Amino acid sequence: MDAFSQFLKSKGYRITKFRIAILQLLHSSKTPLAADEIKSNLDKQGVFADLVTVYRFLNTFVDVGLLHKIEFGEGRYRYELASLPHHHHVVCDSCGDIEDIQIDENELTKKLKTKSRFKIDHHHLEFFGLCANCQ
Amino acid sequence: MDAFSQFLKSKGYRITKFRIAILQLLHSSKTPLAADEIKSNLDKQGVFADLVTVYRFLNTFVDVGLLHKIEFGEGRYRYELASLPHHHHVVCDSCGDIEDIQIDENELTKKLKTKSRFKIDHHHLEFFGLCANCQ
DNA sequence: CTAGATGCAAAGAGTTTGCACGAAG
DNA sequence: CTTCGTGCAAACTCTTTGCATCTAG
Repeated sequence: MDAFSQFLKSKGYRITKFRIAILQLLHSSKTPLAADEIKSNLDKQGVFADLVTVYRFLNTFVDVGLLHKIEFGEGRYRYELASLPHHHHVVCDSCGDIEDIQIDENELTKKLKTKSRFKIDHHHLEFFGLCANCQ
Repeated sequence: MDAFSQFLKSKGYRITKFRIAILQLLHSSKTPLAADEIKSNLDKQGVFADLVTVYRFLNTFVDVGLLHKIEFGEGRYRYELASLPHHHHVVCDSCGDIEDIQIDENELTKKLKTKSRFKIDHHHLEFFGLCANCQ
């Protein structure tokens, strides 16, 4: 049994072809994917899941912490595996290309504690600009 | 003539009661506002603008750089005056309260240049956690 | 078998567009 | 009076919900 099946089983979720396919897709994608992108990608593989099924999958697994739901000001959400090491994204304003980026944020969060009475739990940080090709 | 009227005039935009009212509202609000919040706030003042008019205002003035369009993962956008000093937001996960926060990001952006071949133009950074009351 | 997963249709929320009327300059 | 702004209706996109059917365990 592969890792995704094991994961589903260990969490008490049923193993279905759609779930395996979506998990594999997210695992192999180098960028976060939107719901409709997931659906059309599965379609190409001959795996025809309803868009609603994709959304239900995404919501369920965001809730249990397997996925991260992110947004880049596009008016829709994108999803990626939460198991990826903590990172942020750089989005090209021209072609939409997305790259991962890792940053040491210790200093940032340290400063925060002194500046706000909020108890900070998490943050959203995305960068926008032009990729190497579009410059 | 007040500052908002002067601004509109200087940019070649017509001065209308809705535009003045929305600009004043955004100016006096300590948090970014969503379109429907702007509408209902104007309603309370007895200024009855169509929601479409609010959206058209917002899009127009985001495009010319007077407003910033921001999002907190709510599935809708919020708007604030771009003339505010550069800052970020801390959002309470419990009550939704929003506070401004200012951070020195020089180090962050310096590091970025060495890490990515993107030419970074701007970024989105928001913090989430619990406010003093909700902790 | 039986609870959980899926498909289909429909509904919701937020936002945009078309077009005719109204008002600012 | 002419152009830009606005209202109303309708459309559009993304996402969620209800309910009947299907299937993994």
